[in-house]
Amino acid sequence: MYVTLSTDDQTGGAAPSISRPCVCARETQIRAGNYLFYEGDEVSWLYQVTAGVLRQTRLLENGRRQVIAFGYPGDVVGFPANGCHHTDCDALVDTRLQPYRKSLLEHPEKDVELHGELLQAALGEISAMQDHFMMLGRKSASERVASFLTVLAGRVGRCHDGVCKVDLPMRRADIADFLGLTTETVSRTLTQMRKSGIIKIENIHSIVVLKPAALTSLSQGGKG
Amino acid sequence: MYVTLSTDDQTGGAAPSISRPCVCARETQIRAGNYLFYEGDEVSWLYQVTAGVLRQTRLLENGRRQVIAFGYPGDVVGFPANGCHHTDCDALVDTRLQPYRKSLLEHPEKDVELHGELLQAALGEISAMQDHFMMLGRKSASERVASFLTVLAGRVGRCHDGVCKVDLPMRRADIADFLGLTTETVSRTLTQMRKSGIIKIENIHSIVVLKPAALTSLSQGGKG
DNA sequence: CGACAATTTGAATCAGATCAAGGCCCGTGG
DNA sequence: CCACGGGCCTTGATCTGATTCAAATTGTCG
Repeated sequence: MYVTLSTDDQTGGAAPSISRPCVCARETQIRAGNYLFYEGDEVSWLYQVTAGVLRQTRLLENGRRQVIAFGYPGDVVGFPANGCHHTDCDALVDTRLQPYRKSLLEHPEKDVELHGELLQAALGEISAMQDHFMMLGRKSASERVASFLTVLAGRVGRCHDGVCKVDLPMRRADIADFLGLTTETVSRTLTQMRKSGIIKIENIHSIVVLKPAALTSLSQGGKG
Repeated sequence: MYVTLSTDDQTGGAAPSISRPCVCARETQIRAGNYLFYEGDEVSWLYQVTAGVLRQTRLLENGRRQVIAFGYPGDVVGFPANGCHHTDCDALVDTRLQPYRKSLLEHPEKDVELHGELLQAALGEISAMQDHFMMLGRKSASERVASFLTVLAGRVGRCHDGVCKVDLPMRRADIADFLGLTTETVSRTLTQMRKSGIIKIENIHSIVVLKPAALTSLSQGGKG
């Protein structure tokens, strides 16, 4: 999951699910805190998340970290480059995964339809990442946090009566490393949104969006 | 071209060229300043740059702009998402392009080999963009500019006697919008590098890297 | 309950943005 | 050939949003 807020994308943000499970492998599971793969590992499988949340990270020598993406249901992780994984990937909560052999990507003739769906997932990833550049390069802290919550609410929010409950299984530091901020700034920004009545912080890992429109406005540079 | 400085990537940075020209279309040309496609256009072709430089940009409502990538020889531009282009793309200088039909991507059976090469280009793009995230999210201004020059020197620098001449066909504002900075900051950073003897600014569109090692060190957080 | 980790809050600092000139380059036209 | 004009680019001064450093607080789990 990247923070993409294309104004023309009114699909609600749900990632399309690949229609047909791979014939080769049964759905698998990974426990919270365990790693699915590490940077440098040879790629043998791609995975589509069916339930739970993954975290993909990349480390710089000096300890600086970037959370590249979170993997929510519908997302595909593990696209290879030079045959290798380029991020670490672990599970934030217990997560279920549908594996697809890498060879499906490389040998289209084996299953043209599934190959096409994986390819579409890769192309969608490119587009989403382009949007995310805009955020990292050009948005303020409150715009970033608001964008993040908006996208999350659209993807996995439980909405009724005009409010929208969103779980945040990741730590504040993960959000910060995803948005290019510090934990303190993320925390302050959330506090400010709470004080202005846009969100309610039920507990550290669960917030409620009270004013979705105000949040969207904030995410696009409005005063809130 | 993204700013990717994987420590383990010692290929020198040259993007691999797709081996075989498409049977369907002859190499084409676009003049400096002209647009190859616009955001929202339906994708009919992908293009591999064979000479020249492209610029891919994305605009936010309020005028903020992000340069998504520059297209240097070897790079492939135009990957579709939902059938559409998601950036504007124009030429910074006269540029030659090898077009590939979009259908090559979608119908692997038409030419398995070319399809595979386009797919590899897409996967490489994902990996390169992940590296670029690190830069936009976690690097300082001087690290960004140094990284940019280092990558450019590796890709298209004319090196001899330990120095490396690099053309900068884009304006300072393009570099700024690519790196998530302002033109003033880019300019100041270059001036500082000049004063510390790391680069020479021959003219606005041409710099010489006098101390490549120092530049690399700067790009990774060294004091320079 | 107690201890440690994560989060929040506060104060001070700083990197980069913003605002404002000034200089350079280059094409145009007298 | 040179004066003029308009983009860029550079430089300077100031401002500010976010980071940094430092507690205080809350939450978690044995």
